[in-house]
Amino acid sequence: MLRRAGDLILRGSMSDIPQDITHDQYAVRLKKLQDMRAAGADPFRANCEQTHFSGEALAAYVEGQDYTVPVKVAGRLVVIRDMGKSQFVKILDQQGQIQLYLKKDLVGDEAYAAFKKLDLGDIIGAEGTLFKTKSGEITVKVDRYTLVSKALRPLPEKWHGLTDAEQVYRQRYLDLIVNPESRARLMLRSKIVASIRATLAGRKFLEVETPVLEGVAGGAAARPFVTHHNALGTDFFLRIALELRLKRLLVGGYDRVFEIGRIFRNEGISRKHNPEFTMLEVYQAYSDFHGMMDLIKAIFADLCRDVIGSTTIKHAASGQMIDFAGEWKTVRYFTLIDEAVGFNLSAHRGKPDYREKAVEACRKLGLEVHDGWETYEVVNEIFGKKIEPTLIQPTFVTHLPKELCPLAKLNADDAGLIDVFELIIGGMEVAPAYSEQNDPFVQREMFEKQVGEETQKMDTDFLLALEHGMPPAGGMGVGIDRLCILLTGAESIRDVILFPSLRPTEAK
RNA sequence: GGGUCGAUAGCUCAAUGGUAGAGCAGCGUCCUUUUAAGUCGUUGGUUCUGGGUUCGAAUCCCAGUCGACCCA
Repeated sequence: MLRRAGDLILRGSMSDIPQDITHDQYAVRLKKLQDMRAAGADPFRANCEQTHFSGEALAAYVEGQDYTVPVKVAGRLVVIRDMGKSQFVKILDQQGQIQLYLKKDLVGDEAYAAFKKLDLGDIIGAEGTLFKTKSGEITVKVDRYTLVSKALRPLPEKWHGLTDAEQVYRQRYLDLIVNPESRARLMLRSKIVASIRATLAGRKFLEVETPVLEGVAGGAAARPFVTHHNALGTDFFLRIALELRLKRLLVGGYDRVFEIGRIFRNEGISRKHNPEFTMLEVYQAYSDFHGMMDLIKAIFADLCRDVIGSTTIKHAASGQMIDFAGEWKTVRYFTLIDEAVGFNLSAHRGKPDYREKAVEACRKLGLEVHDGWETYEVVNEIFGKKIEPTLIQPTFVTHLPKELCPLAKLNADDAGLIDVFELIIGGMEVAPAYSEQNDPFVQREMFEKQVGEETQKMDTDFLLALEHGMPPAGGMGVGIDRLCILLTGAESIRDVILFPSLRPTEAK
């Protein structure tokens, strides 16, 4: 009797057995596979006919009409209940699970004996007719089945699933097989993205793709990743935002464009940060930030109708219900600041004592102030720590200080403010939007200040584009990952990213 | 980058200095409508890695690897 994978290696029957196999279950499955091959059967077939996904088959059942509806289903064996001369098994496909029923006298002795040799994790195709069991479960009575792909490794435990966080992320395929809540959560992400695309397409936005490899990584304040192009002999930066490319398209006459794209920021990893994440950026010519309010409301209305199936969701962190159908409050940044500090701090803006008052207010609220901070950073600390977390219902915070974004239009009545909003939901920034800056002189000035402060390179080609004339426009960015956290109630960004960034394991 | 916690059978977890265990999975048996199916029997361990303390280490100490959480 063959007991261990090691025995097989010694026999020289299989030269490429992975080195980490020390357990018997691999050896048992490998033996079955070799026996199949010896008998002339292929354990890895090229195709398999499938007429119904599991969910479609369940929906195709006609009450009271057992054994009349034929179906061909396929999927991975995830439950086997062997009762001697008959078996109940379940297979898993994209839509979920469906039960199959096999009887020895129906499939024949030979096929039945072969079925008994199948393992949990094997992928099979089966055809038969639908019926309802005693306990009322719609099931396929199998006439014929085929093994289409042999699994050499066992599945994680069926009841507790896979809980080891590292394995969940590194071997996400196992998580998807055994943890239904992970399957559902990550599929919801696909549906969210599809819904947003549909909403934008319905409003005549063009979806475009712009470069990931950039000579200058602009459009945001973040450290970029650097990579190298061999043939050109030059370094490239991975993009940190989509903005500057998409605005060039506004110049080019694409009046409504969007991109849903991966961007990369060379910063720490946390529950809220993954080094690569997905951003939606939308630009609409002849609109402004007010137009973006209408657009983001429309996006959420469609998400509620098509994906969530409700206009309210429970906010995981606070337990409050977030109501997307209610009024979306609009409030000025400095109105909130004055409320939070308890006096009219904004009246001191532009006056010599502004910094002093801001620092005093910040400390009074128990917040630390760092010496190197500009005054707007001191004030924004109050916003970030004391105001943002309290804004659970959808809230547009408007008219931020101009230093917070160099790419937005300055307010006509107050040049220290910009015509923008930050949409806050569930205490989290979900979408910033601007009336886009299209004055090349002002834009150059803002860039120069920023370059001075952060030793960034200036995107002079973008300024050249602006000098050709960019239509006035509203623009908006939506962090897709954070949106998914909000809508799925996930605790970590890693739970809404199929393959989150982890430290690479050493190559063997 | 700093702090705290964690890593034991394929998976989920026990074992607080004295013989490494259980459930599921696997293997063998019984069972033709099961629902974490049931039944009888049974295999399986580099206790993350490397040092140290000790008569004796999964357990205590040091270093490292990987991960989780908090902070920056």
